[in-house]
Amino acid sequence: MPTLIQLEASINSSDTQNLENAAWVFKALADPARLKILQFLASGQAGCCGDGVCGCDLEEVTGLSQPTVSHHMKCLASAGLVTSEKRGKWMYYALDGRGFGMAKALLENCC
Amino acid sequence: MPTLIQLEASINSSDTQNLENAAWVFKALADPARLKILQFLASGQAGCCGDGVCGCDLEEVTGLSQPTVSHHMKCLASAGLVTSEKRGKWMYYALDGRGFGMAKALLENCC
DNA sequence: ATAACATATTGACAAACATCAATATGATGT
DNA sequence: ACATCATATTGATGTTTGTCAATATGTTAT
Repeated sequence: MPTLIQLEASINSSDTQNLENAAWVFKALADPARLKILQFLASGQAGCCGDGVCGCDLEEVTGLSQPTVSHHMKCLASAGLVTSEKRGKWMYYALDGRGFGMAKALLENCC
Repeated sequence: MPTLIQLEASINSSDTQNLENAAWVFKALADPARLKILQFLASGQAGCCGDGVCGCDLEEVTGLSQPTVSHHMKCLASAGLVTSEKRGKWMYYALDGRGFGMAKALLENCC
């Protein structure tokens, strides 16, 4: 699993290591449940825990178990697609432009 | 495996089936060997078989076996990321804007 | 027809992945 | 301290995936 810093250095390079890093971001995007989560975060709908979207919101959105949601969020965060911040009991999630920027940049280079 | 027509109808929808279709495109992008192939196609470098890039070029570019390259190209074609055309013995590959357009559109909606 | 070559398909296998149940960790309020 | 609640981790399981060897298909040239 690459670090976010490694990911950010990986645009515009066809170095093997960097292609693995870029693939990591697309892998995070390559699951319907995770896409649903991202679209929900993008929708701006309010969650159940006040200001922001927390884990239990995403259990409801996806219909998946709590451990599975937790795993998906780790995956998205490791790809720079979401940020996570703990406030009290809750973990709040939001979109992270870094991962999206990387994915878009690679697509732009190709086509 | 969705058809290309189903894929094209899948932008801007959070319908479960459509998210699976969108995930299909990202899944095709989520492999270093396939990204290397796409970058080579985007580079415009000439292949060994005259005008265009054929399968054996991609064996050389990736260092993978012929069956593995064939499998990867089926994957990319099924996601609308490459076109394939048989001319004589050779199969010529080129970038297909449809898959890239779908991927970009979904990313734009999110971020 | 036959040989040579490019690509496709099949079968097999190890690695990675999505998922959940069970349990652990950590925070809040009584 | 204790109970409660949100999240994280562990362990297990079935599925998917990337890869190659072996073989099949199809095209070109002799």
